[in-house]
Amino acid sequence: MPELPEVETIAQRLREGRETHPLPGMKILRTSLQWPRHIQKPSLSTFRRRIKNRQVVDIGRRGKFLVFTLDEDYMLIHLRMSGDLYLQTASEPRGPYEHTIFYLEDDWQLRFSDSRKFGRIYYVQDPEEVLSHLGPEPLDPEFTAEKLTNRLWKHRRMLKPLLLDQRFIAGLGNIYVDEALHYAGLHPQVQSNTLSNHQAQKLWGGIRTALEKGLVHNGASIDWVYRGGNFQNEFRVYQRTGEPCPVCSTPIERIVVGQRGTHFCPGCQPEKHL
DNA sequence: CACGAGACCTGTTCGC
DNA sequence: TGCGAACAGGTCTCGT
Repeated sequence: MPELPEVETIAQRLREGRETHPLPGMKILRTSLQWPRHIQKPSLSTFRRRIKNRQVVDIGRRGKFLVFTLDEDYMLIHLRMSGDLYLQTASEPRGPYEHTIFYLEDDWQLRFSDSRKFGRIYYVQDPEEVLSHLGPEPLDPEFTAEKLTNRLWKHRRMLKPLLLDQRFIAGLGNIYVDEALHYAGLHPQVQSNTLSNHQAQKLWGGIRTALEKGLVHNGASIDWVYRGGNFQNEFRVYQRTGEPCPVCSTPIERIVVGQRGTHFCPGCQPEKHL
């Protein structure tokens, strides 16, 4: 689920809060930790002790991580596959997967719903303890087409798994990689070091286009996990196996690359380039 | 260094 | 209808 646009949307919503109650400024009074493995760092008891009475100052994003700046220290949350994070009041009904809940002032609660329990929470003094391995932010103005090109040429890997690698570039997941490669007209199994300058340029543009469209639509909502975005209606190839390509009408194909379902248009994204 | 398999979890959808 | 298999937006670790 949550890739860069979805995580960014969630961060925005938490910053704004509900009905003129932004999360920044609220204090965490206590926590309910029904799935202890959510807490990755430090130990459960230390986490419980240190998070108590911290005030949220701001909520940001780096890659797919939510970064909570507290009045002391930082809390980072990774939603992995099925996580969602939202503000509710004590009177609103509990969802079945809200394994971790932060109790705030005035009956507000920050609820971490996570049916597959893959999500992770970190409490650290320095966010870099968790984020240091991440590659560049794809929408950072500093991240130019030239920078991407140089990084692509440093590796000899297929584009699909390389773009999913958070050390190479941060924030892309299965949806946005498939969409970006289609915008760029590149086959997912092309080797990164064989791209021409022009092709690398197009890949840079494809990544930006896919992410920016995702952001405009507040991310994608798929399956039973609804988060209010509607980018799924704009998918060109993701989960559109057999449907005609919106550009050339060739039926979209699904293959498995690096153990991930991969959707592409054989017409727009040929394996061999001219 | 690059890649595949398996693990971590649970819910939904597919195929017989 | 029923039941097991396959599949799912992510990432880590291990073996080749």
